[in-house]
Amino acid sequence: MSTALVSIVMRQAPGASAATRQRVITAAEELGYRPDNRARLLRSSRSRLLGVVFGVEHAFHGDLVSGLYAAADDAGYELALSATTPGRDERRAVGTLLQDRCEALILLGPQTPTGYLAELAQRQPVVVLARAVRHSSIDVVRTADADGLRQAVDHLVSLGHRRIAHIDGGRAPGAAERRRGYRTALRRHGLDAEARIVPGGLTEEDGAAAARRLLGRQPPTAVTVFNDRAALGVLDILRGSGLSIPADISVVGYDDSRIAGLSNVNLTTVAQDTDQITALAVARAIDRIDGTNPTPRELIVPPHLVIRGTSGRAPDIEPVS
Amino acid sequence: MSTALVSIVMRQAPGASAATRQRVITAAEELGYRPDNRARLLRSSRSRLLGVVFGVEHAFHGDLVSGLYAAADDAGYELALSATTPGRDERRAVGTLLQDRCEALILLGPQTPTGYLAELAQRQPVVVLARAVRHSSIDVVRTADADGLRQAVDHLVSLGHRRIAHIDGGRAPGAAERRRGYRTALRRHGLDAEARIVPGGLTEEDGAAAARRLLGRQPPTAVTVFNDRAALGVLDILRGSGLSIPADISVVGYDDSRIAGLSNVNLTTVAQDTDQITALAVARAIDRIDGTNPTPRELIVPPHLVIRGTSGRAPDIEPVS
DNA sequence: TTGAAAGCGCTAACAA
DNA sequence: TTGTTAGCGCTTTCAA
Repeated sequence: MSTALVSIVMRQAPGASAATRQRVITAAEELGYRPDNRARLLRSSRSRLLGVVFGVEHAFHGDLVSGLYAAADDAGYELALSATTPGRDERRAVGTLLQDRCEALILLGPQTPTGYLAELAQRQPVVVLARAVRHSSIDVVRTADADGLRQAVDHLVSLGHRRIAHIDGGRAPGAAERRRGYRTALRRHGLDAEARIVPGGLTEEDGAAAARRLLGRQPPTAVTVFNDRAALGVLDILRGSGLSIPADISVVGYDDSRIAGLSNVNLTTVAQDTDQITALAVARAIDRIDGTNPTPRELIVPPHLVIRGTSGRAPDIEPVS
Repeated sequence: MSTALVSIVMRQAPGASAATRQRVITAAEELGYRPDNRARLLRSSRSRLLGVVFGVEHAFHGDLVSGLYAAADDAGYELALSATTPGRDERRAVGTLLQDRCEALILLGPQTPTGYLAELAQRQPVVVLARAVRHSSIDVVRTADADGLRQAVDHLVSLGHRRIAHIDGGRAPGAAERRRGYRTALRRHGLDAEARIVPGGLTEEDGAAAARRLLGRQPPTAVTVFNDRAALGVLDILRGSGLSIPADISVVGYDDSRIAGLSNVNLTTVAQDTDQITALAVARAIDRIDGTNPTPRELIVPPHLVIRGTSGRAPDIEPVS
């Protein structure tokens, strides 16, 4: 039994009889043999490895990693994960990936300056997710955040709402574009005069604080919120003050996080299409590796509205004049 | 310039003159040369790799991974990360690590049956974190959850509270032990009669629902909650119903999650000592690898109370008789 | 269908 | 201090 033959069987490559195949497999099982990935990668010039840098504290990155695993799997690639933590910066994380001879780098919401990313991109394809980076050598895949808010506003307007407020995300990534999307959408419906943006943030408490402010005078009949977490805070305050949702006021979140789908939250929200983002990211990386489509570009994925129980017809507070 | 010499320089091993060292380093920089990890690992019989399996959806695992990186770094080991996702089970995650020839496996809150873990443990050391597994060949490092609740109750009693309720975590991991810790602590203070356990859960909404129930009749002056997320829901409901915290009612959470520390939440909570858990896990793994301390065991790390703004003196509702 | 032999990029032992 | 040589466990080519 030659090693070459075993190799053929273990790789499920053609060129071995069914009998030998069986023999090898049972023997391997008995011995607890597993091919050594290091040696395999070393020998084959390709590593078929996609390096992924993600932030351990970002829940959303978890969703992206999930999608990346699936997409890479379908394409016959493996993922090498490297996390950034409070004590481990992006350069370190990238460094280990480089040593592992990843054929492309997929960076989730990188914080490093564009210059460094560009430098990296000279050695192997770099695909950036969830951050807008403008550089001629870097691929970007991100959500059309402005469009997400347009969809939310359109939905609310179609339900008869006119006084629609927006609780924003301050300086969080994506907040500016979502704010812009909200403004543009209102304008398109001729509701400029009704636009009301309340400073918010990313957390439940930020949302709660903004909601309290909102209730002060002439509350809106609907509110779009920067993200689901903040929307949760908003819901608690509104309900706590005796309002019924969505009869009295509608609320739309952003992210379609796990929490939004829970039956007792049941939040209407804008879903980032993580499946598509990750599929595109992997496809893009592989295209670049293969040289199929060598010019880097920015791919913008439209989000979609998930309509659940916190949005409904506008109350008849002010009859249409 | 021989390859061996370059190897010596790149590994920072002794046996090269300062001049050559400099020469090699500059040349490497110019060429963008990086040693190939695969080849290095292949050649040296050791991989110095610790395999870590974590769940992409568990925020707490993020904290543990952070700590593991730091601990491994100090010990001169590297981490190989492999995530479980909704579409990628533990066996898959473990499989890739095995192929990478990790010298030990560190599993965060594994769900697989003990039998499978035991099987794994025959090939290399297995250290389980954040789950109680009882098996003679597996190391376990976990928090003394019962003690955490004892500390919380002791703290509240020392502030004069007597009517202390507990909102539990149902069947979540750790919930049973926390419940037990609560009961035992009350008993020790002679407060058995005051014990009141309200069914809760892991989420904000679970906490909120439990809090509403709590307010029904004769509310307690303090409440311990299964985790911080649920505690957040509790806080919102209590505040929403006009109670002032901690003047009217004290709240203690569990986990010391990022959110607990935010200035506008400022939650008193029980902190799992992730630094120590991860340090012990890495130390244990290395001990087993080296054969220094070959008998597997269970290490139980005491949590500690982080006193913030949601706990205070008991209100003078009932003067001490 | 199977086996023999070369070599991936590195490290370790030894020789110069 | 430097260079030479062998070989880690696999894949690949080519010959049997």
